[in-house]
Amino acid sequence: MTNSKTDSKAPNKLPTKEDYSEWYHELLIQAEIVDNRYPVKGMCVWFPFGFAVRKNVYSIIRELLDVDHQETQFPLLIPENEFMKEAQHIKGFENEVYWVTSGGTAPLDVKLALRPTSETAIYPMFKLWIRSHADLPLRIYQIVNTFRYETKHTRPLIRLREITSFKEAHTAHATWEEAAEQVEVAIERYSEFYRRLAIPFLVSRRPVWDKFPGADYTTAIDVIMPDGRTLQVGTAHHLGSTFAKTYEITYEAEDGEQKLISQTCYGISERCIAALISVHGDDKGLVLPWGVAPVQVVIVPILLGDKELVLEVCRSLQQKLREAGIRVQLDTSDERPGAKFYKWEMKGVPIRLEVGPRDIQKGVVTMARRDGLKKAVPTESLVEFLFGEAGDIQAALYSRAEQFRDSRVMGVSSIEEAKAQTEGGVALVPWCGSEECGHQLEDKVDANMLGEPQYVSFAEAACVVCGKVTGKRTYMARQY
RNA sequence: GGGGUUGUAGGGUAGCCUGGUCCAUCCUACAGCGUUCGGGACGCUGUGACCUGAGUUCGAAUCUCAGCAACCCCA
Repeated sequence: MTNSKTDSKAPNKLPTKEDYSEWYHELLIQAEIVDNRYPVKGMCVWFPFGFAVRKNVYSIIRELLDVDHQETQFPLLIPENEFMKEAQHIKGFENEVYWVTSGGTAPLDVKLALRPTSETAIYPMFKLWIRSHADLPLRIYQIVNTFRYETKHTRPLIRLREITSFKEAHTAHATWEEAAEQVEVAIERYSEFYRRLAIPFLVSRRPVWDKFPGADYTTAIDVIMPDGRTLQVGTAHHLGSTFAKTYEITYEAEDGEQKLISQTCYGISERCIAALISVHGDDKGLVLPWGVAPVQVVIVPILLGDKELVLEVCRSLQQKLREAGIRVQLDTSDERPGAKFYKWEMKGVPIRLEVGPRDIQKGVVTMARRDGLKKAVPTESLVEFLFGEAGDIQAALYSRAEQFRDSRVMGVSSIEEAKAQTEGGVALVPWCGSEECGHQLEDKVDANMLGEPQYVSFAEAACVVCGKVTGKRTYMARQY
């Protein structure tokens, strides 16, 4: 049992998660998340199963935002003149923009950009929509595809030329302070979102040289991947009045004066799915939280003895669970039970039920959790039992992931230590906050600065570059 | 941004160095039939591939160049 690929007993064996990169690519295919074989660089196809995961994950975002945001949709194409208005913003994106330059055989008078993000599509409309203080605050979001001509190496779900699932929210406020509060709200919603996915994360304020082009500041959420590198999976930007000035978005205040609005925007992309898969998955395949699993329970009939009876019991069980609102699948395919076990483990199904003659005789079903626990459960109380297990599974997933994250973040007090720590994790580094020291840090440690941790405070320590005493820290890591 | 490796059935591979023996090997997958079924079943029969383009040559999966694509490493 050395080489997985040629072992006929294990046709679908994954590489070990230790070899994270290989494991990840192979898992995407075998668990049918996305198919990277589409013949355009950086563009993937969602398998129906992967799309079902995506749908469940994004319904959580919708649920969290719909409280006080309105979902909307703006066009994919942005005219060059609007796109080019905001100089800082353009500078951040100009090398990554796809342009539509002709319609049929005729060249276009005004080139059209494929949105790399939608500020320049949305804000000209905000100018029309916002007239008075009564129109504020305005909070909208859309879930759309965006295009970036990435020159770096593309990776499925992580670095794409077509981001298929960009959830971007845009808000407008009367004052800078209100917008700042909105950034906090955004981070809180995103935090809740990742808690629901049982994914622990880090929140930090990005250094000024790494903020969103055109923003006053950027707060970001990062997840530590299995190899210790971090993945940015959410950002919230305070845009101040930069775009308001450029697009002349003003409102009439109560005193009759025309004032510039303050804005925020915040986004999450399918990178959240990459994090979900990478954080929880194991050597057997996907491990999905109950809430987002397309199949929450799979029933595997053990066809021995009176086969019709077994199937009959399975069908009525399926019906019962379905009525209880559980996403259940009865696997009647012509494979042996063992093969089905492996298959559904690969797909991350949280709970498997085995029903055979022995179980039927005893009035039980055999329950096996994706995380290993296996026991017989009386059929009578099955539904309540399953909901109880669902909660346990969620808690177990989170605590395991939390342990991993905590084991990969460590405080350091020198550049050498930071360098060693960022080989396989995140370093928490004393940093005076100056830009000069920051750049030196990144150079010398050979890793990126994520920024200042939020919502925590630290003891005084010496900046590892200049030695100045400071209460500030920055996370450093190698980033995806 | 720089460097490297690689493209042969749905997936993984042999063949490539040294051109002809290749209407291309093996495993897996898939389809049909039968026997099976408490942790990856078996038999029989069948399906399916040399990335694209140009070049060298009597002859290209094999050599050369370009394109497209994928992966890895470094900044």
